[in-house]
Amino acid sequence: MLTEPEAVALQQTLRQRVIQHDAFPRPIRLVAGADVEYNPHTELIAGAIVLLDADTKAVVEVATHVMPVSFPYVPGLFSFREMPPLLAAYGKLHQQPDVLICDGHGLAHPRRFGLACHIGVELDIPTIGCGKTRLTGQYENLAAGRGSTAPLTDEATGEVLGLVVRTQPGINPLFVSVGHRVALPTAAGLVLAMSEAVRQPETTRQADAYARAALLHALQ
DNA sequence: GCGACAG
DNA sequence: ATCTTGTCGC
Repeated sequence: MLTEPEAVALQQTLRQRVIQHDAFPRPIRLVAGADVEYNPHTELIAGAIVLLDADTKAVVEVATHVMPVSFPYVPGLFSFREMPPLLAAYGKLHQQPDVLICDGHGLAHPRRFGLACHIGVELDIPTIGCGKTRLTGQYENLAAGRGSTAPLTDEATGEVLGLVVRTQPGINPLFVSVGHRVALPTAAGLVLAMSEAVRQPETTRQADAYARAALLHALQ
């Protein structure tokens, strides 16, 4: 296992590989969701990657992987905990998604290299960061309607880190940021499209359910 | 020194 | 992440 300073150093190196513009074939047909579940008693962690048809949102393929956790939860070093089971699950897929929506931030990270960036760079696939709560950055209140957005910025530099997106009227917004090879407006649009009647993208909801099921199955 | 802190 | 029912509000 990497030490925390080593993990930070690796982030500083890999962050330079992040591509912030759209660099993937169109149209998007398969959208993937990734999520992880953890059991503190067994210290097992389960990762799930789910492939959905972009238009019908039907589940096309699911891959999961359960293993012992190998890194503590440290805000800012989240990917070192969640990536191992997600990479293992990804390797079991028989088809590749056009884009992967991650349950966690991308560039909206203290060192601009959250989970979505790390997975994206590691696999060199298009990824989007989609967190439920803020990790870093500031934003103004956004309108209550579905589709309302507000920029998430670093007050000190004025840098835009992501977009706060309201996917359901009056419901807490999501924090969307670039992962790899997907531009921010594209990312926000896809997250909104995948969240027609629910707060979180259908991809994340499905991945969450399958990760939970895989973990329960492993616990027997 | 104090508060904040993805899942 | 997870422990967890009813209850407040539109």
